[in-house]
Amino acid sequence: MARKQGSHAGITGPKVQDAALRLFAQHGYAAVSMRQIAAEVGVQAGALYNYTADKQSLLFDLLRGNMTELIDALDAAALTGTPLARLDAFTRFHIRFHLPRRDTVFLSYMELRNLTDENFAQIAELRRAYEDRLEDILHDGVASGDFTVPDCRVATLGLIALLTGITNWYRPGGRLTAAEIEANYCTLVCQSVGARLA
Amino acid sequence: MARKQGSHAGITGPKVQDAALRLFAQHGYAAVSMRQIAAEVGVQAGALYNYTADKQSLLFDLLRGNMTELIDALDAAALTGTPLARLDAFTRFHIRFHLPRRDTVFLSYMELRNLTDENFAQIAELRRAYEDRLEDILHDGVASGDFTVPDCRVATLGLIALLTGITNWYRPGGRLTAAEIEANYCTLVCQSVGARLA
DNA sequence: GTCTATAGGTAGATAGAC
DNA sequence: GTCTATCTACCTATAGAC
Repeated sequence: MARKQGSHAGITGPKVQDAALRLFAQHGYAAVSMRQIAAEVGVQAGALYNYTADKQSLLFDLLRGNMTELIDALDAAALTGTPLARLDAFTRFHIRFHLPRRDTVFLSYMELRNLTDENFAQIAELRRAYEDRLEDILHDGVASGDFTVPDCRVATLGLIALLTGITNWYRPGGRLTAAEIEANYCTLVCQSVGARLA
Repeated sequence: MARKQGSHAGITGPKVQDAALRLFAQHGYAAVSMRQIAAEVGVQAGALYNYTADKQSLLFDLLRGNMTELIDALDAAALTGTPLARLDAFTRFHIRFHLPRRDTVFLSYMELRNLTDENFAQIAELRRAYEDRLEDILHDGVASGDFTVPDCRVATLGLIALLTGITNWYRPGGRLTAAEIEANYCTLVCQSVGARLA
């Protein structure tokens, strides 16, 4: 079946998202022009507006997509067992989700400033929902006497910062494999909440 | 002694730095124009170039000043005692230094991308020097049997991310005082390296 | 759906008067 | 040291041809 001349729907769209993600992560949202994104995709700047209302939507859609994907994947993992087992599983989940998505993670933590107030509020709500999953694990561990944590909210924010920081220095092919890094961080995390290691 | 008309050397200079810091931290380096900085200072854009060679130097000087100040302050603190005592002191030092400088810290971690290659290399070297101070403490603790850490380098990067993350959510007048936060993080940090708490 | 062209505005940086 | 004025370049977004 013949396709309309010049029609690339379903191809150009994702390429625009990919190019925007890569360029925003590398240079920062404000430093990247629509012309640069268009050049990366291989079209002229005006053509981008067939796929996004404006530059802001491009950023917002990337961040929202990342957060909903993250939360859906965590809920699908359905962590069960003792608080320590769930904490260990959360740690491994977080690392496995984030390591292959370093560009997106970087964006999600660095470019919140460049969202409009309304868009920021939506992303913040999603982040809070994710954090709450971890905080629940910590609360349960404290209640059961498995964990020693002075303040679960502080520990939650601290642990997420600890884990997400990996994306700032991890490089594929570096000194440690992803599995080694994962094991290292599991030890750090479980020890940090005062859990006895198995 | 009469001052030259319109001369404000020693006043405008620091004001330019302050305004650049505040605006860069709030909106991001790339999103802030020299005209905005000038307006914040209360001069016209052209006058800024009496105090900085260009916009890049403005950013670089802020970051370099922060890093050298940080390292000098740490060395002046001259942490001594057992590895656990030194780790506790490092944690408190890091938090006390960073909490009142949230704008600068934010810049130092977010705007490295916007440095030229040469300027980036200089800042990276200073950061490495700071990290090494913590890594030495961890090495000593492992050697003495006080700490259980699988990989000191990983733990160093992790702990710095953990501690620096405070600046992302701390607000003066929030639920916890700075002293409470400090105590919370000391517990987390010391437990994370497998140290027995005093 | 993509192109060219362009509107309307702002950017960093400089020149020369005072 | 600061001002006004300006240069050159780039920006986002839109209009209309194909």
